[in-house]
Amino acid sequence: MRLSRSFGKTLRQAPADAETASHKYLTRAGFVQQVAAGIYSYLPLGWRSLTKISNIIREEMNRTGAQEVSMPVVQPRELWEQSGRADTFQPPLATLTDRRGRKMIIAPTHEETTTLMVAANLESYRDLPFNLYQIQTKFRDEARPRAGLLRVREFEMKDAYSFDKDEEGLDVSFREMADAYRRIFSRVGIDVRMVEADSGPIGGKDSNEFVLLADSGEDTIFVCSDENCGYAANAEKAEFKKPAAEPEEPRELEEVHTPGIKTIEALAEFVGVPVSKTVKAVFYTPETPSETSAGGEIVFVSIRGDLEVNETKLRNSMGGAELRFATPEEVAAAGIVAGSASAIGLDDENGPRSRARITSIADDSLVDSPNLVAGANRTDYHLKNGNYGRDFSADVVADIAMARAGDACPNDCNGHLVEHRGVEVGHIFKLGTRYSESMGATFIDEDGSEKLAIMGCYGIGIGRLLAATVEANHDDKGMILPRAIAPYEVYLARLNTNDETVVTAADKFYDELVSAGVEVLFDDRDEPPGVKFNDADLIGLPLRVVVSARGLRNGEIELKRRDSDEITMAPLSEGVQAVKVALEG
RNA sequence: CGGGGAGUGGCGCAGCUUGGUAGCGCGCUUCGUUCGGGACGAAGAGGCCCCGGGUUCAAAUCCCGGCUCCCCGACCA
Repeated sequence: MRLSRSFGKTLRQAPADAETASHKYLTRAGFVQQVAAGIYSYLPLGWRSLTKISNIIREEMNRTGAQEVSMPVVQPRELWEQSGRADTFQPPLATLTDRRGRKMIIAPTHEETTTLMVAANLESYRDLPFNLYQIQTKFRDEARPRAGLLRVREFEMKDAYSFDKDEEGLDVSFREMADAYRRIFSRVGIDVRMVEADSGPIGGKDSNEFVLLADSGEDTIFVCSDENCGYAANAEKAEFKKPAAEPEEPRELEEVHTPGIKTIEALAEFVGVPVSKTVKAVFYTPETPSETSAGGEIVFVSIRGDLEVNETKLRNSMGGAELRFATPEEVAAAGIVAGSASAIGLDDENGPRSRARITSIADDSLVDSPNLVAGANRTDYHLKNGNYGRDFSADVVADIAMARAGDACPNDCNGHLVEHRGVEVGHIFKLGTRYSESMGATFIDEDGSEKLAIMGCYGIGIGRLLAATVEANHDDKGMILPRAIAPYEVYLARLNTNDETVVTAADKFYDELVSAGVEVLFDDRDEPPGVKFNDADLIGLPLRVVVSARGLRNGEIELKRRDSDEITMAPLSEGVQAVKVALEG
């Protein structure tokens, strides 16, 4: 492609709205144009990159035997009522009404339509397993799109759905997809890690995210410092070995006067114990109060003073209930003394349980920690030597603690958790039978019984992958694109446009490269050298080739890889070969 | 949804406090010069000043209402 004919222009200055590197460079290089918040057009260069990513994904999906389909973006809302997600999907479904008054939605994902398609075509266990995928537009009306293409509302996504006759089959399909994803990201040319993730209320037992490490990423992930261990998980999921408490003989419960002491730090200092010997109490309220409670329901969470609550783990320990912090009024109404509250005495005659419905949850660290300092449930008093089992208990004991950098790895290794920021570019998880049940995807098994198909689903955000790649691969001049997803492989710059021999030689060389199958962006514009070099750096194609009067005096062209400062010369007569070698670099 | 910021040629900005001809840099057009890291000269084109209402002889500027975009947080199958 001749740059003089290529649609789209580079910008010297990025729009003021762009803050992240990928947003700035993709806009300045003329890859994308913002249309509305979180909604973008792709210009030719950007679309070529996106197409390359799509094709890599397509090849690797096909290699696993997955079959490509295409499903509608606009769907009847009834379909979502059938799956039960019409009112529960977050963010809320974008809806529209057609001319007959029928309610339609704009699809944020395609479990419903896939399962519908399968329900009509699946009859026997002999039909299984299979995997259907598509590369399709999705729309999610996010509360807050941000960071250019990293978090958008409308986006291209590869979504795949596997169907198996049993859990063992699902395990195989799941592993196949994980392997395919590793190949995809490796071919794209980026370092993506698979990490354990929370599967959420509807997920099955396994869920993994594929995360590209980048400081601008929204995700926090923890990776074990021991490379042989390999443990990696996102912050919602990450487990760790909690420092064990010194074994002690349980001592007598003892009340202490603690005037004005409200925080764990102050309490620990006042009593003269480390914070890990204290109990912290935190209060939540179910977002949708259960019918039995008539409001006023409190989730009373106890956790060791040195730990923080992980709300995802907490939610899971309660079967996926939506929780929010309780307001001070709600806490007070339950008879809980904020600042001096604890699970000790919850069930006393006039204790909180007598006034409000309370679910008590304790972090498992409390069970083995003896002689803890906790609130006395009356202002300015705390209790020493509280012991789980003897002095208090909980309805649920679970790991509900937030991992932090430096915590010990949960595996049997000597590593500790190292914190990274990252961008989630892929997510795979085991769905189970939730959709096959609601949409009726069943088959007759070998023994003649009707069974539900076991599903998995697997997504890759394509535009986000491009943006994340730029986040991880750029310098202060522009993008440094991996060859596999660069819109072209070579930026051929023709300098000295006033010199007939240069023009002729460059045109001829361009034709040679194209004939040899090299993808070339030919800067044939009548612009000064500085403009061409800067645009070459900005667009970030892997190899820059210069044809100039200076080089031609020796019959040479100049080659420079975008990821290196080294400039090499090669005879023009062997230019095509030199370009191919340099690209392999 | 809470907090903060911003809307003026394609991009970046000034003008608004104190109302009176809409301005600068980049980019764009034409001609000439120049030709290895965003060149120079000359001459041009291009603006419902986010929208609606109000005040005024007169509104980019003052007042009221709304919309949009960005950032932080909440949220993110």
